[in-house]
Amino acid sequence: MADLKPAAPLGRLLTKKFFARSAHDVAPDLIGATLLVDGVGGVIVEVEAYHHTEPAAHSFNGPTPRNMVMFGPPGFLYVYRSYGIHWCMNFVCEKEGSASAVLIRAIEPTHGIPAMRRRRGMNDERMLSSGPGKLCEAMAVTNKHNGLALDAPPIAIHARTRKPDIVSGLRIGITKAVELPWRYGLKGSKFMSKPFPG
DNA sequence: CTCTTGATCTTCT
DNA sequence: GAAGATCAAGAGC
Repeated sequence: MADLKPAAPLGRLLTKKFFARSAHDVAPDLIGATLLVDGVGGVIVEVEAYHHTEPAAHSFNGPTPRNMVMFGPPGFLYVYRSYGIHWCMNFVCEKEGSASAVLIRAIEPTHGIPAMRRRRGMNDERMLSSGPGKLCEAMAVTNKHNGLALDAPPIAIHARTRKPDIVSGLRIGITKAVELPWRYGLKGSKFMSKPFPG
């Protein structure tokens, strides 16, 4: 069980400008990018887009203490508590007030795998960060990170160096607006929370 | 493999 | 009081 593996080539650091457009454009462009928190993380392989005009979004009913960051400017991190026990992370997109974001659902571990194993209490690489709650635990992301800039320490997001094959489909685990195909994944990745149909 | 359930925070009704 | 952008463990097939 080697902890070393070839890391993906890292492109330039993404800045807030990258997120200042529709979440439906940002989401597929994030597939293949490398997300690091305090140097620990990996390649983004699964995301979902949310927008305040559709009822599955946390921002649908207007600002609350929890979702306030979503209503702010793009390029910041929105972290929320899920089912009382997990943390989930989003990248705020578009523009101030549009309350749109991209939920990070899964990454392929490439950096700091021993730390992720320790935090998760598991050895199987496929189980370290193949889900929104799992990846936050693996990267030690909590409400303390809510509102942090995406282009400043401890967060670093490196652009992909090549455009990968991307698949899209229905979002997972929601009960409203289930028909919207706003989930994006890296084709063939074994590190997603669930495979895409087909 | 699938199905069920408990954990227990934030928001809405 | 109930539901939800979840996860892991256990039962059953």
